[in-house]
Amino acid sequence: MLRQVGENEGKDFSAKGRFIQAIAHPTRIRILELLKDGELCVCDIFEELNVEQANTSQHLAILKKQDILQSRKEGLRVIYSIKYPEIIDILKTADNLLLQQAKDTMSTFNTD
Amino acid sequence: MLRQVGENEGKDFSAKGRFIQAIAHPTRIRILELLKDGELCVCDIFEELNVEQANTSQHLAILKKQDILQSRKEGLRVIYSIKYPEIIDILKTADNLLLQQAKDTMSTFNTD
DNA sequence: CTGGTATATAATTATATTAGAATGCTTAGA
DNA sequence: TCTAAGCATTCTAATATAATTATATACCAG
Repeated sequence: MLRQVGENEGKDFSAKGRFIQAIAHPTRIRILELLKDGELCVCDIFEELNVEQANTSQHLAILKKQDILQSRKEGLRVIYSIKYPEIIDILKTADNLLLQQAKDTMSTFNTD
Repeated sequence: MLRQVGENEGKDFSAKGRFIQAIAHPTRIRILELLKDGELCVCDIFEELNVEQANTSQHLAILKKQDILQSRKEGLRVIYSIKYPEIIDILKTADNLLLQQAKDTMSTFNTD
């Protein structure tokens, strides 16, 4: 309690905070990686991920709320796709960084 | 309970999941943005951020554990710096994406 | 060794996020 | 209209993460 909110501090969660938070979950990352190759319906996504349909919907909703995904209906199905492809760049950069980290760890025999 | 861990599913949190999780907090994002201009000691960081020293240390520890930051001692001080500058690219890409989102929202008068 | 400063860690409590179950909504077709 | 399919939403219990407070460690000066 008694949280001091200085004038230099953005309320609580910055837009960027919320945005990154939105992708900071393994299931959601996997969803994004599935969708990077094109659009998919919920039925395909949750079967591919092997998680409950309801849970998949929840994660999709989080991503959509952050305007990362878009959706359209096609009969009974709801088809999701990536709205801003830059999100894939972020994941790709993360991959590269992790790869580099792994290499560095190898080469220095740093067993932490 | 009874969580099925299929063979196609990485245990729990993937490396990427843990990595993104590590930066998915407003305070940690602000730390990274402070450090993008150069190294700083803990004392400078927590005063700049206006959060408790202990809390700052905790966030720094999370970032260091993910090998995103590095530190060295200089007398009593501990100086932190960014180890993999690509992390800044990620934040920059996020910024661009958010900016684009904002523009799109403007131009469509989408008041959600 | 003593005291003081900078940082880290631990313990506690508060808060947020998650998965799953149950249910609701919408659409298509009989 | 009735039923089933596909998806979304709500609620709840479990779990995870966060901030606070208190304490510990490391280092330096005297």
